[in-house]
Amino acid sequence: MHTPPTLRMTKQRRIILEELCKLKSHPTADEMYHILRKRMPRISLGTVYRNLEVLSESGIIQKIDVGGTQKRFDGNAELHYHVRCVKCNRVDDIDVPPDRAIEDQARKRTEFTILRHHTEFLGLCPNCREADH
Amino acid sequence: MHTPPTLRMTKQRRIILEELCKLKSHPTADEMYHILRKRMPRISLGTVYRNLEVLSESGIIQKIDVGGTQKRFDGNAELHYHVRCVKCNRVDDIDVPPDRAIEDQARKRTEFTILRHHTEFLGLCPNCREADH
DNA sequence: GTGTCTGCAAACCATTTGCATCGGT
DNA sequence: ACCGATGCAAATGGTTTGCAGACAC
Repeated sequence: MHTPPTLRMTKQRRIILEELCKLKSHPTADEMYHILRKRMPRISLGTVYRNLEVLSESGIIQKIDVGGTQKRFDGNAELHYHVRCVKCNRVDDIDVPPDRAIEDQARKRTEFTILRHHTEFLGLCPNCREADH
Repeated sequence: MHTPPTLRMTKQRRIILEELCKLKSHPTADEMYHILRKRMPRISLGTVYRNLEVLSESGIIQKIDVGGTQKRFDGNAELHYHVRCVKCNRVDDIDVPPDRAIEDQARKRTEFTILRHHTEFLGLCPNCREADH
């Protein structure tokens, strides 16, 4: 049997959470790292990765595990959808009401045990639409 | 002004397309590479990546650019949804009718120019549900 | 013949990990 | 004091790229 390890509220963990929740954007781990270094110059990138992982596993934040090469993080753990710019990879929230019922539809059509779903819209952000071709 | 380069139907490109369309699964580039080497022992991983990229850009196949560390490819370029196992990353098609109308909803709620969307269900595949914990 | 494509190997880059030390509880 | 967390640096692993020769058109 396994008791999950107790989470300690270290200074790093607290500040990572604080700074992420302050943002409306959906930063990558590296973007978080640069923001955090302003307050904690000695924080390491490894610590940022480890904490974003742990915090998202405990459901306190959300790992946006959709398209793009870098994962992004969201201080809002509620189910909601995102738009991503296919050019610059900017990710915004989009106020389309999430369809919980679609998970029941899915359960009828697969042998998998469905846990959750996410939807990502793809498009061009205003900036990239301007700076066009 | 730019003329896009003419696509040449090389032996490698043809066979990559052939083998991918044969499959019902959604292989990673590396899985494709191993399959292809049975027919073309000298094909390189770089060629596989380059062709899967080019073919998906021309809309002949689909790059499944959702969660997970490795990208996957789908010989079926039509819009359809997928389920992914959170444990083993197996990806199956799921027969939930795609909701085209949701893109219009999205257009009303964002400044982005919406091009497309995708939805991924997450869950446990039958194998991983058995072999539990 | 021209310009794209290939195989190969090295480069890249996001993320993970080993380890000695630090610090929360 | 115990054991999880940190900083640092090295390792990993998927993907991309530079280049010289090969091949489709």
